[in-house]
Amino acid sequence: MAPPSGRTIPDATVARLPIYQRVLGELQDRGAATVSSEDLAELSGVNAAKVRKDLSFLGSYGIRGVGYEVDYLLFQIRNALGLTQQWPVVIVGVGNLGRALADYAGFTSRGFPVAALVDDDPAKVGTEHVGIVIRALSELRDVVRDLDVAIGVIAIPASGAQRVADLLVEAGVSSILNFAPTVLSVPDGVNLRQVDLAVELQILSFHRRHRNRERGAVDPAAESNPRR
Amino acid sequence: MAPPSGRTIPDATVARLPIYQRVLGELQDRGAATVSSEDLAELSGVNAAKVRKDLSFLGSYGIRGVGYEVDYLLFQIRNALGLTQQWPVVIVGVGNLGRALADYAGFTSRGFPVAALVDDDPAKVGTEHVGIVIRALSELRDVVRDLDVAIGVIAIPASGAQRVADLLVEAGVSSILNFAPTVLSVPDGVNLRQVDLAVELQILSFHRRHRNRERGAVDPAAESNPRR
DNA sequence: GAGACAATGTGCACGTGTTCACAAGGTGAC
DNA sequence: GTCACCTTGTGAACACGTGCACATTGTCTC
Repeated sequence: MAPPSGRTIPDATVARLPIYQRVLGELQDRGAATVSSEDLAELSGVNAAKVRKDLSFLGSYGIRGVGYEVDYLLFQIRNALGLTQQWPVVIVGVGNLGRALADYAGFTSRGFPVAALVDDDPAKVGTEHVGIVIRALSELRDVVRDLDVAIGVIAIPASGAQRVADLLVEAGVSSILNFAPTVLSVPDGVNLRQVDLAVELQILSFHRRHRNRERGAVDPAAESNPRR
Repeated sequence: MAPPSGRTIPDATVARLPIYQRVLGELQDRGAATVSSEDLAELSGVNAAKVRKDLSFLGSYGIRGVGYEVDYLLFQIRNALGLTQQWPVVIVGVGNLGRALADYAGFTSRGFPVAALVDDDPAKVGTEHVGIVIRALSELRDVVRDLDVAIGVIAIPASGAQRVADLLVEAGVSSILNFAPTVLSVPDGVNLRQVDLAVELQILSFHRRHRNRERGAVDPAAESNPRR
């Protein structure tokens, strides 16, 4: 019987599936044959009921009284995430962040090989990084076509990000991961995700402040800015 | 009158405040005196009603019929986020990612100066990166105390992440930003945020697959894995 | 083959987040 | 001073996400 392939999987669940996948991979390496929702929850840092509900969106792949078969569940999650094939990635911007991303083993090991590096600095074009020749931004279209690139990663300063996004879309890339701290607009049908490293720190800062306040600490940032 | 300093600000709002802050900063640089919720929404990539509701949690800082004063609103957001002071950061792990983060201008410019770099590789300890001497992991406690470090950033492989997290907590750091792809456990009172770069790509992969499916494309990853 | 046991799958209630629509309130022209 | 106009702030309805509690259904022992 074909799997139900859960018609619609909630966004919140989709965001957790990669975590389960990673944990299941570790369990598989350790030789575990099955895992209960409780153990999987513990290892993933979530609630057991949530794990069961999440997995139920993929189909009924558990065995009551036993748990989930690690191999089978892993396959189903990979399938749901579309990770049964590799998705070559192009990284635009070979600065510090671009290089770090290119070197990051986690991309390749999870099915996202870095197929190409692109930069608009003539001094960098033609040089190699981790065995990949850096191409010019003007060659983007050819790079995407020839290497069958599916995903573009933007790792340049904010000022040039929209232009690069436009070029990526024009070149045929339909998924973009943007590290530049700016809001991008892309046409319908193009999938965009945003990672802003400083935002994370700012959220931490908020919680730190709030925690202190709860404990009755004196607020060092008192109102002192006149209005007008 | 003292600002109400919104008793409780929803998490979803907190996550958007840094975006508003960034956009308002750009408006300020451009010399804008006021901004309407509609314009701010457009620039931030969100809905205007959401902007107004978000800002209302901070207090009533808008002027009906006019909009929000850029300077004043910016101050209030910074205040709410606890960004009226600097929060020195220590980066643990001076590999590619650690270096990229250390070089990232966005950290310092938004109030999170990189005060220290730490690594456990003896070959790196004592060398400099962007003018900061790399210290040994064993010196972490001193580094945190002497430089008044508030936030620890973990930029090492998953295998050592929990140990480093423990060391950071022990050293007195109460906020941790973890880039290692693993679930960390920290005591109550310690704030932890997780950024997994590969997870973002996997979410993109899901949406790509789902989009194709909607359009009636044939699923290349058909059921072919026998159960057992 | 029957019964004890174990863990899934899910109905339900609750909390959080989003969006609409509009009253309230401020501005500026005349 | 009055009036037309503009934009905020928010009540209310709806959508989404979470977690409990338990019936269901499978396994394993004897």
